[in-house]
Amino acid sequence: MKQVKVSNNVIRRLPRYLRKLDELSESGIDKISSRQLGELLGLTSSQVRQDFNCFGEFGQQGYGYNVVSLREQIAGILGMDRGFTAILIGVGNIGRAMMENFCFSDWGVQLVAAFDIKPALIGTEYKGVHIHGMDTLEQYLSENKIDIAVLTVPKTVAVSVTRTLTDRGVDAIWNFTNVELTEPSSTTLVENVHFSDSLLSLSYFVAERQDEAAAKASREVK
Amino acid sequence: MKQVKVSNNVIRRLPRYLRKLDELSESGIDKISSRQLGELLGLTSSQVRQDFNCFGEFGQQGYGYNVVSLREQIAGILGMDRGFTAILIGVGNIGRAMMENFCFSDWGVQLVAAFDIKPALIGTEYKGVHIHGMDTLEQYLSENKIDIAVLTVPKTVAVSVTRTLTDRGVDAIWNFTNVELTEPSSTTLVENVHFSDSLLSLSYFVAERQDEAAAKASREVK
DNA sequence: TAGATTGTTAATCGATTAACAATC
DNA sequence: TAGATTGTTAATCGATTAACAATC
Repeated sequence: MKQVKVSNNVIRRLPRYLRKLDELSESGIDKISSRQLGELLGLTSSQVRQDFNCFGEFGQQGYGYNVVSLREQIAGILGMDRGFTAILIGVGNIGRAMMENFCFSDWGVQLVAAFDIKPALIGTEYKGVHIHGMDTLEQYLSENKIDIAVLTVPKTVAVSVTRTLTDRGVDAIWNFTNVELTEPSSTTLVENVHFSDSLLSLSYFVAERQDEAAAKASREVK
Repeated sequence: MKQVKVSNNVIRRLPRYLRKLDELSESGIDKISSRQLGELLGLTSSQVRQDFNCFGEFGQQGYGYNVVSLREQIAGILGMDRGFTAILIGVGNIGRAMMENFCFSDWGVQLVAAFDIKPALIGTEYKGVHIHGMDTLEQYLSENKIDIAVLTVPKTVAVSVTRTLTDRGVDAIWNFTNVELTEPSSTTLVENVHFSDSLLSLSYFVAERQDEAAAKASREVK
C-alpha cells in the first residue's frame, strides 16, 4: 500500500464508496467502472480513480473494479479489520440511543464498556454492555487498551472527561457533545458529530434556495 | 449582502464560528480579532477574514470584530431568524432521542409535528410535539408549509418516504438514515448525518496513527 | 484483435495563505 | 498621531478534472 499522505477529502469519501459498494453487492452486481460508481455518488470518474490510486491498484484495465474485492480493500484501509475497542461515556439519551441503534460491530468496532455517574445505572447491563461508575474510568483505562471513546456526556463535563481520556492514552474521541474539543496541544484524535452544525448548514442552503425562488418570482412579476 | 456563490467549505465553517462566538460572549468577551478567532478554531487569520468578506464587512479596522454583532450577522446568514418549520418522521430510538435532546428552537427551527406508523404512538404527544399517523403525512404537507423534514425512519422505507416529501414540496431533508439519498434528479436539499461515515473516518485516522507509532517503534529497536 | 477502462501524468480550477494599503 | 487590524488583491498551494498511454 502506498504511503503518501492522503488528503482529508479522500478519507471522507471512502465511507461513501464503502456504503455504495455494499448496496451494489447486495443487488448482486459484481463489477463496476469508475464512471458508473462516480455517477452513483455524484463524482467524476477521474476523481474515483485518483482516490483509489492513493492506496494502490484495485482495478483491472478494460474491465473495471470487482465490487466485493474493492469493498474489502476499502474496509481494510478504513481499519475495519483491526478490532478497535471503544467505550461509551455518558448513558443519557444520546448515549442510550447510540447503544441501542448503532451497530458498532458492523463497522469493525467493539463496544466493550459504558460509563455513567448515575447510581441507578451503575452495575447494570444495557444491550449486552456493562455500565461502570464514572469514578472507575481512570482505573479501567489503565487496565484496558481502548482505542476510541464515544463521548455522550453533558456539555458541562465534556472538557474534564476529555482530559482524563487523553491523559490515559485513549487514541481517539468520537465527540457527540456540542463543544469544540479540538485543541492544538492535544495529540488525541477528535471526530465531531455536531448535529447543530449540520442543521445550520442545511438551514443556510434552505434560506439561499428560498431567496433565489423569491428573487425569480419578483423578476417574473415585473 | 454580497451575492457571489459562497463555497461549501465556508458554509461549513460558519456554524463553528457561531459556536465559538457564543462561548466568547458567555465569557463576557466583547471584541475579538481575526487572528484570535482563527487560533481558537485552528484557522489562519486570512481565512477568517476571507470567510466573513463573502458576506460583507463586519469588522472595524484597527479594532477587530464585536463578538455579539458578528454572532448576529452569522446567525442571520445561516437563516436562524427565518422561523423555518420542521417535521420529524419516524419516532423510533433516534427520532425520540432527537426530540428529547436536540433543542431545535435554539437554532431557529420550529419542530411542529412528528409522524410514525405505530398505532400506540399516534395521537400522543412527545416533548410537546403531536405524533401523527404516517398515512396522514401527504395531507399534512399539502395543508402546511414545511421547510425541513427530519428523516429518522428505518432504512427500508427511507426512499419511499423521501419520494413523498419531495413530491409534496419539502425543501430539505435532514437525513439520519444510513442511505445515500442524494439523487442528481431531485431538487430537494439533503443533509446527511451518517454516523458510520464519521466513525469510519475516525477509524482510518486511528489506524494510520497506530501504524506510524508501530513503524517508529520498530525503527528504534534496530 | 478491437473495445473498454484503468493507472497516471499534465492542465485547470478553486481554496488558502500572504501581503499590504486603507482606516479606525 | 502611532499602533492595530481590517478588507482586499496577489501569490501559492492543493484538489479536481482532462487526457492518454498501458493493458486487460
